[in-house]
Amino acid sequence: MSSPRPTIRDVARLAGVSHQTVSRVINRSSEVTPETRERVEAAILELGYRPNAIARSMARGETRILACVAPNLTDFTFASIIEGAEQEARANGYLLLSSSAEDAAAFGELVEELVGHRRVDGLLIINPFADARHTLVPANFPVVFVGAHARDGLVSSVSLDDEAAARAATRHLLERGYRRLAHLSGPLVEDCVIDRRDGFLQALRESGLEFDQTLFYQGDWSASSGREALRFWATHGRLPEAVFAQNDRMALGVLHAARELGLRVPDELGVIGVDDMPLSSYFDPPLTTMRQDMPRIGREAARLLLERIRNPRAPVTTLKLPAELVVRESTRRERR
Amino acid sequence: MSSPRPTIRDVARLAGVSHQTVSRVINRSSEVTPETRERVEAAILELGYRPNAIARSMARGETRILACVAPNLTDFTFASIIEGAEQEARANGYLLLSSSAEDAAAFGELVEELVGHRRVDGLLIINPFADARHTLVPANFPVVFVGAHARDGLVSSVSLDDEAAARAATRHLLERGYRRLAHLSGPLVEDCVIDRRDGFLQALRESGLEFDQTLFYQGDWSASSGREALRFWATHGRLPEAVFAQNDRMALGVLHAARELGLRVPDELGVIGVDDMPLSSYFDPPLTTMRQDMPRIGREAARLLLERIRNPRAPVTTLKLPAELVVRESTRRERR
DNA sequence: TTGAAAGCGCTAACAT
DNA sequence: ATGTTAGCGCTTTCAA
Repeated sequence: MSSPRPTIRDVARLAGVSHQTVSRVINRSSEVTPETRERVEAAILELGYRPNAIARSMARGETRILACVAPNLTDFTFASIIEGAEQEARANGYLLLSSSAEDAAAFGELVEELVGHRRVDGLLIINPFADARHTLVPANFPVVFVGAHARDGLVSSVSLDDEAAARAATRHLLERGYRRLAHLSGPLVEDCVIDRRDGFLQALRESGLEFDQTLFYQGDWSASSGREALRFWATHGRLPEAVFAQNDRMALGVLHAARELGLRVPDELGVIGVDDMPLSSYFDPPLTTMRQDMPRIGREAARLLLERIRNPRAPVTTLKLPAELVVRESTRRERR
Repeated sequence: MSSPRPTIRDVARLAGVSHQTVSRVINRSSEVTPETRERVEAAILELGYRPNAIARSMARGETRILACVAPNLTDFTFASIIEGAEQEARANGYLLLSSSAEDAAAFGELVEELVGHRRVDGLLIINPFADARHTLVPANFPVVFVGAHARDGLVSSVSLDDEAAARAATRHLLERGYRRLAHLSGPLVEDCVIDRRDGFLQALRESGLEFDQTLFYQGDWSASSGREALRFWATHGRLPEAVFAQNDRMALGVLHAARELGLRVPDELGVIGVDDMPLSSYFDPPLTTMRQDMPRIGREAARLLLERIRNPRAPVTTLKLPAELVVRESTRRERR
């Protein structure tokens, strides 16, 4: 026989005040004398009262919940971003609801549920351009893109500075004396893929080198596509001296294929990736890579979203965070 | 100047019915004539009406949101469980709010927010015994444990059948002719660690073999602790013929150390892990392991939780799901 | 089958 | 500084 949860009115009755005064106390409104405050707090303690978040949402017209939608929750890059975003949200009194939507259809349903039904106050969208999903969000609803930038400049966004990261990676390969460079890209429909390719090409141009188009391979971010890339080049007699892979998973596939082909890394083949995924230092050989600070990307995105929620006329911000070169064993030490 | 969201009453006015009838329509209550239903649905469409989830929660006293708390969101095992749970929740009209709480203190705060403030209808707790966190949830609140079983039998739970998995892994090593087996465990405070150790010992016993206690090493699930384990055994002149690692990350550390020590896997050292983490087939050599179906664990857990929410007197269920042996190269040596 | 009334637990606006 | 009144948008209960 547990008694029903006490409400603000039960507290008020016990403390001998109006329920409004109780509301003032739990909302830290200052217009309350220390004595009444004490009486109310005593009553709250005695009854074990806790504010009901639903009722608050109802009265305030806001949920204090943010949502983050990613293509999936298991990819560690997405998971790390989400963890960073959650941390920032919680630090600001918000909860974060993270969901996965593989395609635009699933995304549409989710947005209908989250936004259409007013379950959340704002939305973080990881990889908004993977399909046309970004068009499915009602205009005027607080949104921040993660991992790609709004083309119309109307939505704030946070991502890696992809172009700079790719340029730095490519320069590193060149500095280590590799010349015939291959480019292993992600699906060309994603913005970051284009930016990374541009950064790569720019670095080559700056060094006065030509890019051999036969050394471009479009993968799908998976390790197996990385493996296929190197095997493809090997089969067609066009082995590169080094590979810039747009992510670590594909780079790992390249390392794997190199082992199978008997190519010694880093002497006969240099490999650099992007991300610094967990365990990349445990690959054979440990992988040189451009580290992304994913939790920070998540934090900044949540910060921008909260800013927007609090002030709908807050300026649109496009944030590009830097990557950091982490040199391990997959690129050689000796300069030629 | 966007007009305010239409409510149930706006729809009612337009359709010329009471707001209650509208409520009946959107709740698919059958007590409504086809004609009125049509009129109401037309009005809903015309106004672009969408039910407000908060108001519903308020009136119904339930949120249709589940929460899942894990030590972190980035570990792929947790993330996979969460993804499975989310899928099951959504299929049943619920949303899943996933959060991380590293220690009991953070967990306590989170539970206060989620449960104390009635933000969710039920709670999934991954690794409830990592610390004393499971004691922080109010009695009578719908909860399901994931990854460990309630000791008092009062809470439903879903996990891998750890003992059987460890036994199968150990038997596999024995069948491949390895004899001096080492056991690389996780932190001994976790239940699954004890169960896996027991399964390992039992398999040895069944084969009439003694376990050399010096070949037991307590790791912390990390690859580096796996590396340390093998180096420790090497330094003390007690190298095993094969290692049963309680997870793949530690097994990867063992593979790494073996490479450093010049030990050939699988000929001079067999290695088996648990999990079948992504890319474990890309390790060098590809890792033999006991595969867990994590998404299924998440789905079953969510299913049990929903059952409990719908019927508070539903029976307590303890579910142990089987692991599947995946043989790769790290144990593929000829039978002696 | 439909409608009217009450209320979920809180906050906001206004009055005292 | 505190209390009173009126909702927030919906569901539930009861009456017609």
